[in-house]
Amino acid sequence: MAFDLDNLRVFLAAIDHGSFSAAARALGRVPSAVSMTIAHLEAELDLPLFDRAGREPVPTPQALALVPQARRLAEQFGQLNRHALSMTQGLEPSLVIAVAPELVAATPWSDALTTLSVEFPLLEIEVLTAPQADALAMLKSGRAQLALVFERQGLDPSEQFQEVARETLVAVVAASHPMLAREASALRDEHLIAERQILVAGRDACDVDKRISVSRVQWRTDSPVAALRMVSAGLGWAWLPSGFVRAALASGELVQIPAGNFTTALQLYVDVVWTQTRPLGLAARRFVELLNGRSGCSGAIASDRAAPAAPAAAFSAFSDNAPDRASRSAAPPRAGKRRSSAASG
Amino acid sequence: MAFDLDNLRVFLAAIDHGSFSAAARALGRVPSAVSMTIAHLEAELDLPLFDRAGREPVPTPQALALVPQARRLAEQFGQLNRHALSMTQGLEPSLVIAVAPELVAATPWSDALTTLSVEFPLLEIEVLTAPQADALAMLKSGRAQLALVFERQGLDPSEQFQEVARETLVAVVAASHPMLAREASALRDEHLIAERQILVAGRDACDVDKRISVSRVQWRTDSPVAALRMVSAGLGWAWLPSGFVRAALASGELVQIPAGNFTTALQLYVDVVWTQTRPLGLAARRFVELLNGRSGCSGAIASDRAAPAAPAAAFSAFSDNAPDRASRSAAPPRAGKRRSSAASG
DNA sequence: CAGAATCCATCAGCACGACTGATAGATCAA
DNA sequence: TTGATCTATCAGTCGTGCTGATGGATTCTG
Repeated sequence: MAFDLDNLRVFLAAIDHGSFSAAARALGRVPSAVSMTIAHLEAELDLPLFDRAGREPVPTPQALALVPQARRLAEQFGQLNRHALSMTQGLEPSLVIAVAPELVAATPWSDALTTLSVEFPLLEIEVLTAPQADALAMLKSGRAQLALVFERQGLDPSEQFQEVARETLVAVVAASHPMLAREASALRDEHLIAERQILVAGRDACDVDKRISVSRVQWRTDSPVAALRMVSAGLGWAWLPSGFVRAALASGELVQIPAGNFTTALQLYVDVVWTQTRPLGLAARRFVELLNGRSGCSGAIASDRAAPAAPAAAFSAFSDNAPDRASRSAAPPRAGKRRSSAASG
Repeated sequence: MAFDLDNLRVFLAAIDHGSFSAAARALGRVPSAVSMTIAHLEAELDLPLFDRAGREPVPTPQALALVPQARRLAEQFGQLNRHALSMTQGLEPSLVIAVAPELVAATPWSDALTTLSVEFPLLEIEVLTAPQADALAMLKSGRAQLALVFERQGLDPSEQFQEVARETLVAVVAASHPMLAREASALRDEHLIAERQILVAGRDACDVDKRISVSRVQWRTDSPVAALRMVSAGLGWAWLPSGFVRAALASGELVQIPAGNFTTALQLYVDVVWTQTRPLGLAARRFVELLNGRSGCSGAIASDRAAPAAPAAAFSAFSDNAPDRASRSAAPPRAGKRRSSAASG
């Protein structure tokens, strides 16, 4: 009763086009249909929506007060239908992304999500931070569809991946750490091995990258923020993402370990990983594409206006016809909006 | 095409009741109707919404992903219709309230607005601060429906008002002001008249309350915040709302002027005023009622759960029937939802 | 394991509601 | 005034969506 989706569309068309006839043309109906619809609506609501004193009906203040909400509703209906439609094309009900904690602040995944939220406004997205091993476990269990982690040595055959960024790890210590005083200019491997290393890793001891694991004594944490604290406190040295420690280096609180015979900055690739057993949904594929399309470590995904156009073409159906005052001339209403299907005969 | 308001309701009912039959009972339809509606919807979207493997259909993940938005839409449709309905009962398209600047922080108008926003979720409300005279001018011009001002002496015959609160004005000066040193214990009228008074008032000089206008030299501002600054700077003394200067008094920055032969604290009534020429709308009447019902200066309008019940009864129509798993037994579907009206014969 | 109960899908049939197309009255611009 | 364009009204028609009955399938109960 009262406002219906049909009613609503007719009402809005009448408001937008300024006359029932124009609205009828835009809707592909005959003017009398619009007139009757509005009249019925007014009768049901017992509320005058248009003032028919002049030649063209002018909306009453009450009608105008209803317009914003009505417009919102029409738009949301369009959204719902677009969402449902894109689900038929493989859009997943929700997208879960596991991100390695070191990468949370670094890689431009958030920009990709911004684009995604525009293209799929109703898609639910969950971003979980999990250490490398946990993230991959979530992938395997199906808890997450995508994982954003550092490159791995041993690849599970069921895993697919794509390199999407590069992240520089630098070896840092507190400026006040005694090891710096001991070997003033350059530290060699053998020195570092003896020092305590702070390691960002998951709970299970295995599965740490060989290139990263250096020292004999290692303290672990799953949080890079905690690692930063520990290094600042002089508890040891650590590999940390360059972007993450930039501020601490600039303030002089931390220093990069002077290079001896070992590389003091390590370039690691960042991969999006997914499992082959579960095919990626539409949004996941798009996410990978967005990450991959323009990488560059520090979040320089241009919010290019043209980029969404191509994939968004899939959602052109259900596009509400834009109000168009100019289309008065041509286009006589097509006879019959009915579709003949499932007829009783 | 695709999701319609009818579709939506059937879909949600099926989700909520766990079976098509139960949904049909809740909707007052026959089960086959629900079954067909859902089937049509699935065909149109080309998206399976229910898995019919077992006896009762179980919603697919895709269907569940659509539910939140669908529910929101149904709810908003209800809101729109309730709003349209209450407009037939005199709800104004928008409510504009002019508040005297001294009262912005004091009287419990904001609590009343909170209640109002619950009872009329779609009502647009505008709160403008304007000095007494301006507020009343806005009333007269129709720019505002209600004004919240201090009591006035001369009442325009077209004005109606209702006392809704009491506000205490205290006479304050900066603690460092020389007038305090001069007459240590008590200041008399004749002393104050010679001092500069900071007055909160509109642009036009007339129309200032006699009881407030004391000194011969008066500086004016339309902002009580500015007045507070000026008094703090030692530029003069002022009448200011007690709640407004409480912090300044507590910190010792300002002091209440010691009473001599004149009252140092002035109780003024706060009135809601409206003009008789334009009848008040539903929301405006309710607002006055809310302000009046429980006054007390410091915003003690209980957010009583029962209070909105009576006026809200007007909006019981269009209430979406709550999901009700227990209503399996009785209520066979009424034959025919059609209404016979405007038949062609 | 059989019978009862409940559920869903399908089908034919019907009916109301919405659209069409034509007409008449009203309004504004030349 | 004429011409163009607007809205309201009316009868007629078409189709969507409902009803009611039937059959197959599943679960529960004794």
